[in-house]
Order: sequence, then C-alpha cells, then structure tokens
Amino acid sequence: MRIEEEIKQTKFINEYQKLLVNIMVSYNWLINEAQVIINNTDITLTQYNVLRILRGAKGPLTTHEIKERMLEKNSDTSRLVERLLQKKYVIKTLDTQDRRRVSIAITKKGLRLLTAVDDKELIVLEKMSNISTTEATRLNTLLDALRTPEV
Amino acid sequence: MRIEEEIKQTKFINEYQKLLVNIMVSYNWLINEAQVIINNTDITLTQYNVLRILRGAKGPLTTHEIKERMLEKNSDTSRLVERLLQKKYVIKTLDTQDRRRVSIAITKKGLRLLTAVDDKELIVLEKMSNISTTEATRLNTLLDALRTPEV
DNA sequence: TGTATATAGTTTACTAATCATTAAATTATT
DNA sequence: AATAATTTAATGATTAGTAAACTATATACA
Repeated sequence: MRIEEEIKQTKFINEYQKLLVNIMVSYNWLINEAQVIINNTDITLTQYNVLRILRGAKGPLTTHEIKERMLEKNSDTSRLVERLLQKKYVIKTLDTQDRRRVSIAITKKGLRLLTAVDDKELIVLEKMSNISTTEATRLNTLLDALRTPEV
Repeated sequence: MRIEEEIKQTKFINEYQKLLVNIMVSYNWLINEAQVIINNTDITLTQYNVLRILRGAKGPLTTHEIKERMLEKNSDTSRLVERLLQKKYVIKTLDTQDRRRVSIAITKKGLRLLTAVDDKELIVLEKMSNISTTEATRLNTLLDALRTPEV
C-alpha cells in the first residue's frame, strides 16, 4: 500500500518527510509480525532481543555492554535482566576483578528458547519476499547511506 | 555506518534478515532525533502524534478514529487523550447522536504547540540529506513494495 | 595520600505499550 | 419488542521507555 493511503495523508513537504513516515510504518509492519511469534512464548520482544545479544556475544556480557548493543539504548537493562533471571533464561555472577560489574550469561534453557523461535523467524522473513533479493540489497545499501554522514 | 558494524554482528542468514534489522536500526535513528525535539516541550512523542492526527483531520475525531490512525494500533488512546486533556491541548465533547462516542478536537493551544514544533521537524529532515532526493524517492518506492503483497 | 572525576549498576517516578476485561450504547436478528 | 451481536470507550495489570537521582567502586592526578 502506498504510504499516502496507509496514513490517510496526502501532502508531504518533500520526499524526506515521506521517507520518515515510511520507515516508521515499515518498522511497525515488521514489529507486529514479530510480536505474533513472541506472543507464543513467556518472554517479551525486548527480552528476546536481550537473549539474542547474549547468544551472539558468545560469552558473558556486563549490564553496560548489553545496554550498548540494544537498539533502545535508554531501556532499563537492570530490570530486563532481572525478569530474565527470574525465568532462569540467564544467570548473573559478580565480577571479582571489578566489583561494580555483574556478568550476565545465557543459560541452556535460554538457548533452547531461542532455537525454538529461530524457525519461526523465517515466517517473518518470508513475508518480506514481496521484493526480490536484489531489491532487498538495494534497500540495505540505501538505508546504510541514509544514516551515514557524507565525508 | 554499515549495518554489520552498527549492531556488531557479521552473519545474516540472507538479505531479508539484514533488512529486518536495518529498518529497526533506521527507525531508532530517526526516533531518537525526534525525541530530542519533543523533549523541549511538555508532551511526549506519542502525544505529539495524536495532536498531529487531530490537526490533519481538520475536525474532531472519536477515540476510535484516533486509534485507527495511529501507528501503534494497540496503544491506549483513552489515557493518552486524557493526558492531553489535562494540559488543555484537546477538548472532549460527548456525541449526542451516538452516546458511546466522545468527540475530540485540538485546541488553539494545541495548534500553537504544533506550529512551534513544525519548524524543528525540518532539522530531522535535514539530517536525512545524506542521500539525495532521488535516492529518497527510490527508498520510498522500495519500502512501499516491501509491504505490498504481489497480485 | 587524599580528593575529584568517571564508570557500573540499581532504583524511583512517570508515561506508554500491551493484553484482557468490563460497561454502555447501538445495530441486527428472530 | 426481546434477545443477541457488535461497537465504542474505559479500566486494571504487567512490562517497557525515559530521565534523573543515588550507591559503590575504580581511576586520575595534584
């Protein structure tokens, strides 16, 4: 659906404003799909993202490092980890070198959960096949360029 | 910055998965910019969006209609409107035709707030000029296509 | 050594997102 | 007209986003 119809607004001051709205609409379109998958588990989308970060790290991370790698840099990592801890998807150990730090690692239970969700992620990717791989590559290149200040 | 560096992950299973992450990163990049602008006002980004919808409607809308036009369809419009009401940015009147409905309109105070923010929106659009207008158009076309099932 | 500054993590307070439920009013069906 | 189904809005509970304050520890440096 063209973006003008989608949000019932016809006038944009320029292509950039239209793009701003288009990225937001596309983001929501994707998030809603992911939500459906995550709703079948006992964690939330944000908690899922934390687990993904921990799996990708291939080793424990501190609260600070998790926060850095999250998209929502401002989110309250302490509380998020706490909830994952309660469900035993992560474990927390104190760092003896630097006693300010806590070391957080994903558990086997956490890894099993991720494995179960992995398959379903393909359903979301499938839904994106309205465009070809070539077009997806072009989108990736353009989005990277959008965020990159020219030198 | 290329998406692989941005999220410190090198392997994607295909271009679609990379695009999924890329759209999320781009969304957050834009949202954070908008957040800076809105932080100078006494409303939140979500409340701002509601006011924008009301201004665009050129007339009162019901709670239900506002909800429909919001990106976050599940958001709690009743309470959002309530907060805007307290700050006198909107007024609420009961619909005598259909007594379930409440009619919500933006006030002059609300319109003044939007006018003040309008100018600053240009700063965000300015930041998007890492790409040309032609490239922005191409992005818009591709994003529209992404969400449009082929016939 | 002592003091200032920076870093890591937690907590508090408020707003928003999300899901489920409830209540009232309207519309459709018999 | 009576009943069922739908629509519209509001409320409650839990989690998350956001900013600020706070505690503890570590580091820099005069």
